[in-house]
Amino acid sequence: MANIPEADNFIEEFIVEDLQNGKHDGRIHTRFPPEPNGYLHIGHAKAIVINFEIGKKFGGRTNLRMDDTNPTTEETHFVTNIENDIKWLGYEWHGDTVYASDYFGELYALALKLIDKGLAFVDDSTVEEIAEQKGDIDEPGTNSPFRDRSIAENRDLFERMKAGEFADGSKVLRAKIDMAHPNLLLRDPVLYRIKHETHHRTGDDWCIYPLYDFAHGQSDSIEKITHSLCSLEFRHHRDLYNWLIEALEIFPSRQIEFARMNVDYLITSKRRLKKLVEEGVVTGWDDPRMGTLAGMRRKGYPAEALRNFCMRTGVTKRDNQQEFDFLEHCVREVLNTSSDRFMAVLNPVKLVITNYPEGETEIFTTDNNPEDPSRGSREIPFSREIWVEREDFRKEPQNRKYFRLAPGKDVRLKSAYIIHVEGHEEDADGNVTQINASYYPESRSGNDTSGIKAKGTIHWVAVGEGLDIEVRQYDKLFSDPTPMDHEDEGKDFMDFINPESLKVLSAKGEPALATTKAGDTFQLLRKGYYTVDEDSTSDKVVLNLTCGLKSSWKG
RNA sequence: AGACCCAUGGUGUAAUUGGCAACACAUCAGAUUUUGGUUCUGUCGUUCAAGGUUCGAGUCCUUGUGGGUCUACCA
Repeated sequence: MANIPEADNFIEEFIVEDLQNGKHDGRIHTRFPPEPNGYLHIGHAKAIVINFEIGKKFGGRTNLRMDDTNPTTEETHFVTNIENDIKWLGYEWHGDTVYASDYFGELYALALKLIDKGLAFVDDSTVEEIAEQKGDIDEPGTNSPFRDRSIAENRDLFERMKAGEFADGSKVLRAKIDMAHPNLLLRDPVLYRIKHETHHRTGDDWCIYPLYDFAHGQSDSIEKITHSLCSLEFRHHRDLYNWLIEALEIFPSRQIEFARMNVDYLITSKRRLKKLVEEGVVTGWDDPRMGTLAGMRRKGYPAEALRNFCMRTGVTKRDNQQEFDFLEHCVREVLNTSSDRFMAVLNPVKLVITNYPEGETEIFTTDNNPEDPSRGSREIPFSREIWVEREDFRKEPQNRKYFRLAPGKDVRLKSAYIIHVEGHEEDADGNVTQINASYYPESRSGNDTSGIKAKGTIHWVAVGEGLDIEVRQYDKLFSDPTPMDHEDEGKDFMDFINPESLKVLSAKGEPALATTKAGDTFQLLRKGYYTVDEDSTSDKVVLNLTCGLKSSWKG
């Protein structure tokens, strides 16, 4: 085997080992097997990245397989969404999307084979009876009274199950293993159930459907998947997975489990995500506050940042809780170099430059991205009256390290002049209604001969030239990093909804913002990274806060 | 309680497989800066416990302790 890459984690160590042993002629084939009954979230992203990156790294392939063995919950429109999310994340699967339901015929044949080997039987027990037979973690189970039916009878019954002769729930096919096995999953697990329901792909062709344990592993084998990577909670299933490989004499895919990724403030439970949508806490599955891929995409997270995040957080078998700061670090890292800058004033207050000629305007030039001169520059209009950020003004500076607007302070207007604050006007309640300042004509940006050094620089937008924009200022959806970990206190995750997770602002943006389109991400100078929302119209630009800027200001 | 899995700074992950515990994020401090951003420098702090093997243990053994998973005709 030439040039086997170096392993970066324990899964890759197994793979390298298999490669060195010449297993499967050096072929590597992984798969991502979502159930098409919901939307993909950050946890799925981790699994996608692991599977596809391993495929890439070892010159292998990765299948996309819909694990659609339950006709009651699965829908076609989820399939499309899943495909789109994976493509957006930047991955291309091998061939067409495949489906566990493609294999229903083969799976049925395998079931017959198991029956013929005397390793499966048709059970007439009810759900409750089967649960009772199961025993307990420290009590061995008991055999079903139907366990000793003859092979011929089992075969006949199973064929008639398929033919639709029996009602839902009246019979199941069970593996015949060991009702005293310490692993409860091997206590004669149910393999097939009767469901007279229409399947999203096979329609009414079938009324019996295999369960996970008799579909997933077998699909792996049919596709000759070499390494079947899944999360830790499937550890116990591996014993059954391997038992079936041996009993069925099928291709021996190797299951390896890794710890799923948890991220502070993000929820990855389908049930809970659904509740947030249904109760109107968020606007939908793609709400930017959701940990879904659709939500994070709408929020403006670059796919590259998500991929980096998933790769850098590593692969182990330990429970882990990733800090939100690290996710945002990955987002900012990509955006800092990739996004252009604009100016917008989120909470505007008027500033009048008293010694600037009335009616006069100037056009200044400013860099689109100081990190990357090749991205060029753009023009911004300047006038006597400008909007500035209300929080950039203090009636009196609170300490010597305050560099922004306050009486007597000199401050640079980004890419324009340095101004000197003369005073302000306020209403009866003490709210500032206007700031007055003078400017230094010789401090013009680019050829500043004033000799004045302003410690602070602020952004601004010319009054009259400013664009009215809507800014959706998103914050964390929860007030607690692990909202579902408080059951011992009698609280559930809904008790930790952050009431301030969204503030809608009416802001003033520079004219060039009109040229942006839905999905564009850029930095609003000094404020953060923002992405144009799909709700934007030609009349009104709508921006989502993607991620704030870091700040070392302690005021 | 039984089986299985896991345990390294605040968080996450490394450690040439028994040889000076490191990297990233976070923290704090400083430098640079026409973004209090970026960049740069420095700072803080780590092997769950007790025994054992060994010249030498994060790594191997034993016993604890702590955490997780499993008793769906869901996946």
